Amino acid sequence: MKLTEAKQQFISSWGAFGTHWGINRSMAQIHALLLISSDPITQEDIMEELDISRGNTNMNIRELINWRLVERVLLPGERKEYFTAEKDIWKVIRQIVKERKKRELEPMLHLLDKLEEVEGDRRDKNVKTFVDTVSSIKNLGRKADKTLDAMINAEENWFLGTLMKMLK
Amino acid sequence: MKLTEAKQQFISSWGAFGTHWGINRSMAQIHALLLISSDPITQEDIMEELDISRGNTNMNIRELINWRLVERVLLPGERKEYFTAEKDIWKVIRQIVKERKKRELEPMLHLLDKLEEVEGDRRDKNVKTFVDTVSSIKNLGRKADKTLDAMINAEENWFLGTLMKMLK
DNA sequence: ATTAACTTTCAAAATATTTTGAAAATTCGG
DNA sequence: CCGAATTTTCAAAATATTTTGAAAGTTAAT
Repeated sequence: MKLTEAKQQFISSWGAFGTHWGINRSMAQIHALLLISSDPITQEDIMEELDISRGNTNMNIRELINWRLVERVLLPGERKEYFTAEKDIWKVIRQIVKERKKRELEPMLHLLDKLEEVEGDRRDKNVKTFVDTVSSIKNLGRKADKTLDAMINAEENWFLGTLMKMLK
Repeated sequence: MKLTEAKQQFISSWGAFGTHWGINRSMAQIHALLLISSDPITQEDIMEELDISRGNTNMNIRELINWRLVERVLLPGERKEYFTAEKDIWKVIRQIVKERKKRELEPMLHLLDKLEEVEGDRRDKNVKTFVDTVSSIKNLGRKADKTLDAMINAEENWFLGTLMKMLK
């Protein structure tokens, strides 16, 4: 397979992959393109390569910057902005985990705390099932939260190495 | 907070949560409702409680059954089908992980295997960046795959217990 | 075999999300 | 400050996804 075709396949399936995880296609594709670009590229380059509009490109680049997966780069003597993506995949994953944890897991845990305190007699089967379900989700969520914290602060080799040994 | 309100909040935020992870709202809400229902309920019950149509309810119940998160239950002497959800959250998570791994991670790893074999001189910066990126994603993906395999086969206490100890 | 209860299907409608592109805003060299 | 280059905004359009509901299909009791 030629590089051009391989790149296209990578971008296209990274895009499809993203859509299964609540990330829009353009954003995932822009990220994919930046991941496999050896040097910083401009918004124009992205628009052309992916055949998407200026507005779309701009909006999703900014979103990727919000997620701290992409950085603006100013090249000396150039007026245009260039963009580059973090290439260390472990860092990329940690960053995504960190953001999603903050945006989704933590608010969910707070909500579950509140819901657990529902009024009513726990001998009532309906109350009991509700509280039991909420509690068990919360407990698992708490453990996941701690594990993810450890992961966010860990080096890949330490974290995955220890994990792999433990699982042997 | 009253049980009724608490249930509604749970269902609604479980639905919103799902949409961030590529799961449609009705499916997530039906799952939430079943999780907090002490006894099996019918399609009619679900339609009424969530105020969604017959077709939508039916389609999403079947999808939940495909994911093995929900089971049909036949009550003796009853014509109607009843539905119930697995309540053990660790089992639920394992099942979701198992399915998504099969549907998404494994195909991605196969694709990356192919893409890694791209033609071209690795001294070419573009080829090098591409192959390096693809390889590092693949390697991390492989480790994740193994970890998830272990998780799928593990008991909650063993898996999370060991993990928590390791992370101390 | 009939029929009423129940389940499934799926084309069309509704809704939600993404994308476009032209206009406005900003930036920077001269 | 001017004006060209560049970036950002956002309402409207396009697209994608979800939902509806009526009709078709299935089931099981009699």
